Amino acid sequence: MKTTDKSATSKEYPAIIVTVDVGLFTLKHEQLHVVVQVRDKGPFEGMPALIGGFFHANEDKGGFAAANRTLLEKTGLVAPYLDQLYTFSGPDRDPRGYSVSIGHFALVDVHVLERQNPKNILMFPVDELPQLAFDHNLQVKVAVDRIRGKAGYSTLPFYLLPEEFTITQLRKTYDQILGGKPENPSNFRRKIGQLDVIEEIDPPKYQTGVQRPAKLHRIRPDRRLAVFNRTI
Amino acid sequence: MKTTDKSATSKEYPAIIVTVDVGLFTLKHEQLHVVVQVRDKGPFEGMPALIGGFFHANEDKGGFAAANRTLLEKTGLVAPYLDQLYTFSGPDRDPRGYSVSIGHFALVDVHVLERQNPKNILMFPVDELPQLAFDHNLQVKVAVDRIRGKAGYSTLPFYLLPEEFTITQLRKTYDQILGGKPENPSNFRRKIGQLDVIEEIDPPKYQTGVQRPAKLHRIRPDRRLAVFNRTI
DNA sequence: CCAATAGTGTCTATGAGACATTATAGT
DNA sequence: ACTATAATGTCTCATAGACACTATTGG
Repeated sequence: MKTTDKSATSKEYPAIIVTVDVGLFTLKHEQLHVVVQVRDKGPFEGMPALIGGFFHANEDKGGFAAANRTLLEKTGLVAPYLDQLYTFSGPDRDPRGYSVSIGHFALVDVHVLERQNPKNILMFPVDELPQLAFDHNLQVKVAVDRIRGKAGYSTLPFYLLPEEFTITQLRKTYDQILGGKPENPSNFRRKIGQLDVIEEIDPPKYQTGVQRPAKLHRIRPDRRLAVFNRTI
Repeated sequence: MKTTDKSATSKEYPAIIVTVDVGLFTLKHEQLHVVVQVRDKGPFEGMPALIGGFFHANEDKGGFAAANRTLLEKTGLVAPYLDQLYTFSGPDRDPRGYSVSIGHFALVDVHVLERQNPKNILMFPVDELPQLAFDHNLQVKVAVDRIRGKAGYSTLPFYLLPEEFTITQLRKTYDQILGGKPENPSNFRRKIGQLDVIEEIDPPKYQTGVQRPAKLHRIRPDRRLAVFNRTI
């Protein structure tokens, strides 16, 4: 019961490094990819790492703000979906000393990413990762599990698509993230309709091709973060 | 791109206080309760708070170890279920300065808690909370949402029960956490059987009363952290 | 025998999966 | 007309919910 020191900056315990990491994910060539940057200095110089940096206690309102700022500074992007993942900590994950990193994950449409075209980024399929700095291979693993797990009962896959999409695109996105047997197109339409999460663009817009034009849809604004009781 | 300082302990950014908090929950009088301790010093002295303390960078192997150590030191308990909840951070949540707290939640059988009978603890129903120190009212809210959400498709409610329990006790525990309409006893038996998570005590044991004796069950060791595809 | 709860069996309505059919563009 | 995919409709089987029924103890 002696743990109520007056100050955390006392010399009783070693100082702790506090950082924030963001695993940025996108869907490219029908595969989930993670965005990394090659480190240009510090520990693990020359090695790819997730997007991350120090907490700025003087300017960040909190962890979410720190993650958004870091992502913006390093890629120029504001991710439509960004959430806290897990906080990783320990004496060995950073050679500079004991560290705590608030891990996040973010999703972005691959077209938005390619239009922004941030400097120095690389993209790897999540199951063909090279060795990453710090504990970032572990962070990717945890993030992918979370994404796969949550995709089945939430609107999370929508954030890997453009704002306007066809139902077929949406179905394929769910299929690619969830793996397993592809969903029957007819049944997918019925289910997504029951869930009441999408609406037709008004006035109607169509995506044409060598087929019957597909009506474009968007997510219903009030259902952007919907979580379902049942699985897709 | 200037965030790759050589040292986190440089004077460029204010130092950050790192703590760990544990919301300890139990089921008492058919209501979910949270355990708090009245603070005997420091900020918010005299106010009830979740179980928490500073990270000990010299001894804790990581956040999970820090949470377990804090819980053990302050209550003498080793919780059968303890998981990371969310990391709360910001300039105002602790009057001592900018702080990051790795929030956890733990579940324990009320009988184990009462047998241990830790000093200085209080228990409140989660919907009749007094004002707590720091952002602990928020932490309880987040934890309760998580518990309610996850209970429906996991074995989480088992950790609020003794090691050996009747199916009726298990059903009532799920009912109490999930709220809503109580589950039909017959249907609950069928579902819990399909999920393959419990087994009869061997040799059979019974809980007697003014009724037909109820067979005692336990969770299957290999299914302790099972997550289901569907809802109970 | 009665009260009380444990535990089993059965009917039905809902809804998911499988699959057939129709619609509408480009070539 | 043909191809390709969008979009709708229908059949069937599995299962969740409702509820009736039987079992076994203490009093």
